[in-house]
Amino acid sequence: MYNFKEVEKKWQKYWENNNLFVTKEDFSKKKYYSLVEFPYPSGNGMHIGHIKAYMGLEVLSRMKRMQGYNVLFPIGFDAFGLPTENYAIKTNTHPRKVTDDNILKFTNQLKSIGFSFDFSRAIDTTNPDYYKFTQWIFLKLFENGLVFKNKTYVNYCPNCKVVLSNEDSQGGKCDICHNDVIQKEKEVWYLKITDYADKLLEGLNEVDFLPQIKLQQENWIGKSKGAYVNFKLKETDELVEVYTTRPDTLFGVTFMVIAPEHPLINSSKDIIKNIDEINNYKSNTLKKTAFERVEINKDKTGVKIDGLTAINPLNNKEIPIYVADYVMMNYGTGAIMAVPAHDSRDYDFAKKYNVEVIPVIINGSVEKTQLPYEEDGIMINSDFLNGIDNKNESINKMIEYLKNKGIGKEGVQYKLNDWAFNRQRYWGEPIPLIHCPKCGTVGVPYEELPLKLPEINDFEPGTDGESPLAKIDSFVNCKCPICGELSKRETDTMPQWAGSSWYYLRYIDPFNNEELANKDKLKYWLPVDWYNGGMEHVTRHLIYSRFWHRFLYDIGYVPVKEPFLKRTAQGLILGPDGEKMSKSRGNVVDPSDVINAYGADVLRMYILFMGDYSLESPWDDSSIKGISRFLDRVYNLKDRVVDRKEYTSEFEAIINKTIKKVSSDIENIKYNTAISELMKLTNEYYKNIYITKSDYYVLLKLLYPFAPHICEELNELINNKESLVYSEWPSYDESKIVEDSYDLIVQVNGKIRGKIEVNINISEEEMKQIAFNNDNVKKYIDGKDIIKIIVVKNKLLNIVIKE
RNA sequence: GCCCGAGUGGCGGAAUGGUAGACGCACAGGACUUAAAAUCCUGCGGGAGUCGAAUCCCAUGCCAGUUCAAGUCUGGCCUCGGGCACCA
Repeated sequence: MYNFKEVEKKWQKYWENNNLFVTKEDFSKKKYYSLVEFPYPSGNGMHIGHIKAYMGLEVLSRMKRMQGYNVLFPIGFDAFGLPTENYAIKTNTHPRKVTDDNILKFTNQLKSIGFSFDFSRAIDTTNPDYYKFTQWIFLKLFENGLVFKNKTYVNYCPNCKVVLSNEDSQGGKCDICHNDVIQKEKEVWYLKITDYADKLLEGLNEVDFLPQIKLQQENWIGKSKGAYVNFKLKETDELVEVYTTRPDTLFGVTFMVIAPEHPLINSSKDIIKNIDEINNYKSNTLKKTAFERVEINKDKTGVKIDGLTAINPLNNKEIPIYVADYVMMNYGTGAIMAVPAHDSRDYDFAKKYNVEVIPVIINGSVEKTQLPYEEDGIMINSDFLNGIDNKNESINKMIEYLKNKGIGKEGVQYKLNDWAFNRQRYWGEPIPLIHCPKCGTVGVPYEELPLKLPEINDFEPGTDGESPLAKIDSFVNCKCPICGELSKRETDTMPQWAGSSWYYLRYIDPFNNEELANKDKLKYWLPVDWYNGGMEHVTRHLIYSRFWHRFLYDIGYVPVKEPFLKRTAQGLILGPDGEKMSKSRGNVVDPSDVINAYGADVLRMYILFMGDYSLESPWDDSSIKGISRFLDRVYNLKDRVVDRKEYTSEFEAIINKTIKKVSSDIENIKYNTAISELMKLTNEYYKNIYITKSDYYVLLKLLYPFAPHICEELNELINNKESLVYSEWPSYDESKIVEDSYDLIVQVNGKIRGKIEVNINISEEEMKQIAFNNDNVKKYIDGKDIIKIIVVKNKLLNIVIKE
């Protein structure tokens, strides 16, 4: 029994007073950069999930320091954002104060768990010294043509009164308040992330991300190959371009569909006879939430355009044009060629509106197959493609044909959309742009950065989605930096994801006032060796930060293409009821309760012991006792220590084995089995009345990354002068791991019929002899024909008999 | 609908194609104790067998298959969790 409260406080103070986790610039040493996703400092304090997210690399970092690496393991705060602002409005407190309070709370909590972060480098994205460079990067993007403004239909949350990016409105719900998102026509700043779609895709080949992370990014970018095809109109000279991934089905096109927002409607409004009906349909569509519109099970709706007819460029057949909301303006060209025989959506629509269906691919016989069928088969009804049974061949042939005739070309499309980059709120980085009546939109001069948020008292957004900054005349009115004309500042702020898109660069040189980070330092520390975070950020933060990084690489400010060499994700900790933790369910576990009852070491270890780090698993209050008991057992072992330098001989094998297994388990995200190995070693030690100091010391070192407080304490108790922080990680001797005997498994036809302890050195012949002499084995093989004998060295022998 | 991940004792979970259930929890028995807690030791998938054992059968969501050997590989289902979602 030991007083964990005192002991933990004592060592936390010791580490801090001696600056043991402050990373030093020593470029001669090999570096290791471990990064965890910095938290949003919410008023609720730390969630148990944060601790799991950080513990993985906490253990790794502590081990790496002992292995002689110069380790950078920083932490910071992603502090701009709506929850803070909403709380500030509600309680009439300045968001600066709310943020500072929350950061302090988080910092204390992190320290109470014993994390070995370098707090001296802590970043706060809302600090002007920091967002100076967030704005700097924005200006670089602007200079390089990657920032543009567009009046378009955007995701808009009426509750939060802000425009949302696609990433922030997944599932048609606002990511902040979870209310329905609507489509609103608005002027919006975009970052041209789509220019980087291919680079982001190719970059994935250079990095070691968990497969599901790579996959989710690939799917989010959503590259598809196909063709653009121009359709003439019968009534006007206008061309309508469609995008298709299956140009080979062009002979099966029986109608065309355009999105309600398609410009053709307006440009041909004088010829369209039922223009009122169509405009009516359009406005009904825009009223719908994104979610209503894409609800898959609902009936397809649409209106036939009376007065416009498209012509299939392959056979000059006239086909009707419909407006329907199942076609989206923001993908492809906003117009499709409909092939109802081979696309289920087109098929549903054709059935409802009685449009002709022409099959062009058959698989087996037409009669037997139910329309629509999308599988591969043989081309029919398709002129020069007839008889081809290979999808790629028919597609290539068609594209060739389209190119030759000048009616189409091959092309690619991405699901990725440009990043809607402005928010109409106070608590964010001001966008450093100025609108000059003469010069247009110009950047704030670099020397004027940071463009600071004005001090105001009224944080409420305007009624029609207008930023609170728009109300501050002293902020808005300025002179054009080029011509001196009276101008107005942009009043929108950046989205929350801006600050987090480059924070890992700032950790490398957090106090540099001249540049985002010194080039030599960047060269030494980059790339991040291992980055751990949540799966929920894979399609947002991880995409955004890779984009910014790749841009900075392209303009020569960072030395490597990809910022993160390796990326992993922890699984969720579920509530004791096996459900996701949530306040409404009342199944939330408060980390400070656990620390008070059992101590930080127990909390740290239990979180890692629960199960596979990458998978979710439920919290179980009674299982914590196992860890608590284990640490008590380790503590009580101190009374059995005798002052001898070498390992106890009967422990040599298991000690070497444990060193090997724990080291590799930590590298392979297998913390749960690493801990079980340490338990096994401890159980083994209990079989002796005495253990040597070396036996004990090696256990303390291996356990230290998981439970550093108790290990430091015990290390001191056995009279070691040096703290464990930079002590040498134990090495193992492979030859000592091999034991001199093992249980030979004897199988007959794959079933175990004998276990015989044998010497490690026996030959194959001896193995066989021993197996055949075993009484139980004899029962099964006597009088039987032996077909063959499989021998696995040092393990088993399988006798295959004819039954 | 598509794409991932998971399904193993009472529970959390272990198992480079080679002894299924490591380690921990819970439970049971024993030691210590006036007693309890704590601690230490032992047992612990189901069934048959037996004084005890040896030993045997069944068992990793279901059904097939590959293999000398399958929790692990292949194909087809079922259930749960997650992601995307009318992406042309």
